[in-house]
Order: sequence, then structure tokens, then C-alpha cells
Amino acid sequence: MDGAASDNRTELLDCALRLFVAHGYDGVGVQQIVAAAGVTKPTLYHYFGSKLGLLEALLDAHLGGLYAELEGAAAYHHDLSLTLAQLARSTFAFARAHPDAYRLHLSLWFAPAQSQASRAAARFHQRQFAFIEGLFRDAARDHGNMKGRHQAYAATYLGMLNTYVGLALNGYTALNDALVRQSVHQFMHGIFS
Amino acid sequence: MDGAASDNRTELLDCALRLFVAHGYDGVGVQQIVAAAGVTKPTLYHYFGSKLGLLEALLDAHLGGLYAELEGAAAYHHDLSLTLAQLARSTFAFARAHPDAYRLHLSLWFAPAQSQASRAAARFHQRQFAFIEGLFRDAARDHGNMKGRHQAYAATYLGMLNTYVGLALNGYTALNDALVRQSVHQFMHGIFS
DNA sequence: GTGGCTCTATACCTTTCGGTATAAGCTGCG
DNA sequence: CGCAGCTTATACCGAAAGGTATAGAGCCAC
Repeated sequence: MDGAASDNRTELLDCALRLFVAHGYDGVGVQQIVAAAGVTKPTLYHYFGSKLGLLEALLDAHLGGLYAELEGAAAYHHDLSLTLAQLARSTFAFARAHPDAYRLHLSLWFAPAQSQASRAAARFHQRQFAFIEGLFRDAARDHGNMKGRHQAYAATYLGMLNTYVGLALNGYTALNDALVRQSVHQFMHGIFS
Repeated sequence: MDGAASDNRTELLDCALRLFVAHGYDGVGVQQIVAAAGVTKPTLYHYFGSKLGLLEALLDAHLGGLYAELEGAAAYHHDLSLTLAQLARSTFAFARAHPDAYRLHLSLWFAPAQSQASRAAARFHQRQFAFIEGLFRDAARDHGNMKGRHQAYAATYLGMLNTYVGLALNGYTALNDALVRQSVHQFMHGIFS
């Protein structure tokens, strides 16, 4: 069956996530993963077909939920400040709840373009970026002076959020509501005031 | 001698940079590097001692110049807008002149913390961040309302610059003076006005 | 009970990994 | 010349890489 837990499969996903986050996709061998999960290689290849298939299953399992949540919580309804705050809050909440998943996401953000891992993650990053870009495109219809710059705005805001999460994952800050407010305020009104 | 070119050494550095950027440090074998450089393994181990030593020499050769340039061009002299513009201009100019070097820099920005490549690059990222942080700490003495947030400002501005460079390296924008002005203006005064 | 399906282990494959022992060629120096 | 030191290639090392052929369990339907 498919709906059931299939414990070894879950165990493999968990161990692979931890190891990929710590050492990188290319820095971890299949042998290490199965050893950490307490199984052997044929089990891994039965469920995922290949090392790359394991990574793809990992991204599906952990990042699919992120984007579904974002797209649900951060739709634009003619209030840009509110939308950006919701976007930041959802992103921070996900990063707090699934730090390793977001670490994996971040580590593949600027990963070498020709690497298998980067290619597997590309569609997720594109989806996130396209969503934020569409949000600013909608907002530009309400704010004429934003016209034609929605891509730059999306890049900047996404870069800011990811930078904050990166700082937080290394213990330099906390992903709380104060940071949500600060990111929105700074993005919309600059560092003064 | 040391001052001379030692052609094979340079060739190895160039090929390693290209390959690391394309496939990642762990995704490239020593054999591929020496084949691309037209030499054999003992040559590489003679000059660099190990694969990691090669990466360190690569970072020294390419990123040392970046930081020297930044620290020279972007010192703070009581004009934050001007300083941020100079910082952006120097960063963009370096990325335009050495796109592969900056790609390597970016790919290691959020790389898995336990990987050898990430550890080798850590001191460079720390140096860049510390420089920008110090800049904002100085500026906070002139602008009281910035007090206590220099770390967040440094992170945000650095994240914005790196995001722009990342976009540009993938062909989505150009690293010109217009983008310098836009980044400074947006950072200081927000997206409106 | 028996055939079939899913899951997993033993044992093994080829290729490549990072790294090296040895020795040859080269240069400049006495 | 002969010697020294720097640089390089041939040939090799043990280990680990990703992946698989085979077969044995457990289970469910008939």
C-alpha cells in the first residue's frame, strides 16, 4: 500500500535530509544514508530508484508544503503591507517549524547551476519566485509608481527574507513578529523613520 | 621561483574555478581538473597539497582582491547614501569583471555548514559581513534612529546586493549604475517615492 | 497450500574517488 | 662535467562511489 507509513521510507527521508543539510548532496554517500537509517542499499533503491530520486522525493515532501502554505496565506488583496507581512510570517513560521527543510532550500538557492541537486530544486525556486513576482505585479496595478519593477521588488524582498532566515538559522536573530514588522517597514519605507 | 607565472599552476586554478562553479566542489573530481588543465595529478598535489588546498588557493586568489577593493572604495565618511552606492558599485564592478569568482562566492554563501568548501569560504564571508556591519555601526553614530540595528541592516543590504548579482549572473538584469541607484534608494527610502 | 506481490538483505559489480611512491626531465650553479 | 632542486609523468594504492543480481522473508488472495 501507499497511504501507510512505510517506516523505512520515512526513516530514509529523515536521515537523508539531515545529512544533505549538514554536508551537501554531493558530500554524502548512499552508504552513509542507509547506515544512518539502519537499512541497506536495496531498500533505498526500491523506494527512490536512485540517489537523485531520493533528493526529489525529499524536496516534494518538505517544500511542497511550504509553497502551498505561502500561496494560501499570502495572496494579494489590495493591501501590500498586509500581504508582505503575511508572506514574511508564513515564511518565518515554516522555517521555525522545519529548519532543516529550509536549510536545504537555502543551500540550493545559489548552488552551481549544472549540479544535479540544483536542477532538482530549480522548479521549487522558480515557483516561489513566480508567486512573489505575481504578487508585486498585482500590487503595481494599485500603485502606479511600482510599474515595471515587480521583478526587482520580488528579488529584493525574497533576498531579504532568505537573508533573515539564514541569519536566524545560525542563531543571530529570532524569526518573530518584530522581525516581520521590521522587514515590511524597511522594505516599504526604507531604513529611516 | 614564485613571482613568475608557473603556467601549470595558473591553468589549474582557472580550470578548477570553472569546474567548481559549474558543478560544485564535491561534484568535481581531481581527475577532471587535471585533465581539463592538461596535466596530471602529481602536478596538482605538488602545488596545492590537496583538493581542499586548491580551493583555498582559489579563494585567496580571487576573493582577496574583492575585499581589498571593497574596503578601499567603500569606507564610511559621514555620507551613508554615498557609501552604500560605492559599496554597490564596487561589488557590481567586481561581479562584472570576475563573474565566475562571484559565482563561487555566492554558491558558498548558504552552503552546508559542515562541508569542507563552506568552511574554507567562511572567513571570507565573515570578513565581508564584518566590513559592512562596521560601516553601519559608524553610520549609526550619525543617525541615532539606526542604533542597535547595524547587524540587521548589514544583512539586509548584503542580501539585496547578492540577490541582484545572482539575478544578473543568470541574465535577468544588468549590473549598471541605474541598479546601483535603485538599490541605495530602495534601501534608504523604501519602494515608494 | 500456493502463487504472487512487496519489501529487504547478502554479496557483488564497475568506476571513480583522493592521494602517493618512484623516477625521469629540466633548470641553473659550481 | 656533476650535482641540486624544482617540476612533471607513469603507475599504482586502498577506499568508497553509485548501483544491481539474486534470493529470502512476510503477507494477502485465492
